[in-house]
Amino acid sequence: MTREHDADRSVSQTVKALLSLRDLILSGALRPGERISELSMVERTGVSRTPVRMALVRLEEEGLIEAIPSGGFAVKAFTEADIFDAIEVRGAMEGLVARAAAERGVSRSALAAIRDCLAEIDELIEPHDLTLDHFSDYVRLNARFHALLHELSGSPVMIRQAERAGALPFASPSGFVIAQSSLPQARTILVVAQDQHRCVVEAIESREGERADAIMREHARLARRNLQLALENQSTLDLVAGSSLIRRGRR
Amino acid sequence: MTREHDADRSVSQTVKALLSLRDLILSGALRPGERISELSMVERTGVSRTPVRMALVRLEEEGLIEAIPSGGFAVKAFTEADIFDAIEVRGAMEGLVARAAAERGVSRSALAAIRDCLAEIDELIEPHDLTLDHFSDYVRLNARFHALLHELSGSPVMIRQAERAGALPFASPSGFVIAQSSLPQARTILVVAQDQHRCVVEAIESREGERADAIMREHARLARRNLQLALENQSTLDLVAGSSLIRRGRR
DNA sequence: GGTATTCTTCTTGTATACAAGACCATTGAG
DNA sequence: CTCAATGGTCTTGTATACAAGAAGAATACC
Repeated sequence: MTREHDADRSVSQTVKALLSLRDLILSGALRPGERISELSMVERTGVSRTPVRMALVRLEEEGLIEAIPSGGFAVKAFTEADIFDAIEVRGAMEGLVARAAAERGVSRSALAAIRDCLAEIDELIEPHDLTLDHFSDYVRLNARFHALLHELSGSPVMIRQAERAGALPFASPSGFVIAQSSLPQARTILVVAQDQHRCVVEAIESREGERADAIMREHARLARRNLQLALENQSTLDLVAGSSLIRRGRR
Repeated sequence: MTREHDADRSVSQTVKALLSLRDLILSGALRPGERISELSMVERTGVSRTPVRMALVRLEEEGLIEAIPSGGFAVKAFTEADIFDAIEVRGAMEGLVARAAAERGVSRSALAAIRDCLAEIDELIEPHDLTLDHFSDYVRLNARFHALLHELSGSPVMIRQAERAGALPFASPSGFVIAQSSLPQARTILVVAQDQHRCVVEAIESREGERADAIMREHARLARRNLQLALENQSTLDLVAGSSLIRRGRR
């Protein structure tokens, strides 16, 4: 493989292109609805057209971009309704995952792992004067918690589908993380969410499938309400992950 | 674009490759676990490596094949547990879709369309001496019913996710279609399923979200039971759509 | 002056060339 | 006879060349 101007030579060109493009879209460098020219992506990513094209196909499957009838791709534009629906989908999937974990039982080691994660989150949100750094750490830990939850199901099919349900960045738990500067009650939100995290783990441990399911659905409803709040506070919108994709107002 | 030995010149090479490969996998021409050589696919499909590669990437996202660490792709092998899980995922997604349709309300035209579909199925399964042809027609109509149901939700995000949930061929409604030669009660199964179809439409019409959700979950449980039956009857296995992908017995 | 048309340019879809790594077999040594 | 090393072949990942189509601009015609 030809490697000339290659910063990180351990990763394939396709992966590099995929990461670059995803970042360009999520960061808002490419506006929703904007057509993605392959050549310009070649310039921006430093890889050739072939891997760029691969990445585009993957991103289309992922749902971040869509094929244009006349050829090529454009950044998908999501409405607020789309975001809320994505959260609901995620809620349904995570409810199913939690139920499966509860009904089928989980290994001691998997349970220990997710309990560790719970403890880490507890520790993180314990102080009352949270900074923006705390929040970005929380996003990471929260994502880990949800990934571990998916794995508790023990079903590759469910894990895959649950992860796909979170493909829309808004559906991800980070969707409801709002900077405390705008919303002083942000920590409270995190505390409530963490409560639900704890409850679902307990429900799984005591084999209460129905309850585990209900908790995760409620968890999604919480995320929905919080995102709604953020969207109403125009000023905080930019702090919501992936907000660059939301086409608001008209249309 | 270079078009020499092109039978159907209206369709792009990539689509042709995608359809060919999917068919090769689902028909069992490529065994589960088997490595897919790009060159051999070039021979079999008559298109060049580039579109073949595109199709491979798409099929990987779709979940029918998986990347090999050392490079290339292999046909994914599914266990029976995978299939059952896929059906459960589909049940959860269709429950959500039905609930959304009920809670949000549907247009008169959409309702008319799905009622038409219901009527067509009624007509098809009315005679008591169903042949194999009836069954394959049923598979088509049934798929249409489920697609129409998804659309009733009115949510592009949910539609997309629901369709993706059926990516595994076993999760599809056709999964429980069993030839009447082996299972004389096959028609009964279809009648029961159709009853559920009718009930969910009624529930949606009368805005009973909870009930619509429950019906679709039960519908999935029915599919699960029927597939179980088919799997127990070794002889009928070959008649289950996509059965070539199921790795049974050992492992 | 406005509209239709043609020409140019750009962009994508496809094919192919090339190089790096993987797999396999053969061969040589212990 | 067994095991390891080495060579060759095959396969994939990447880059690039080429042709068909689309978008846009300039021009000619009404």
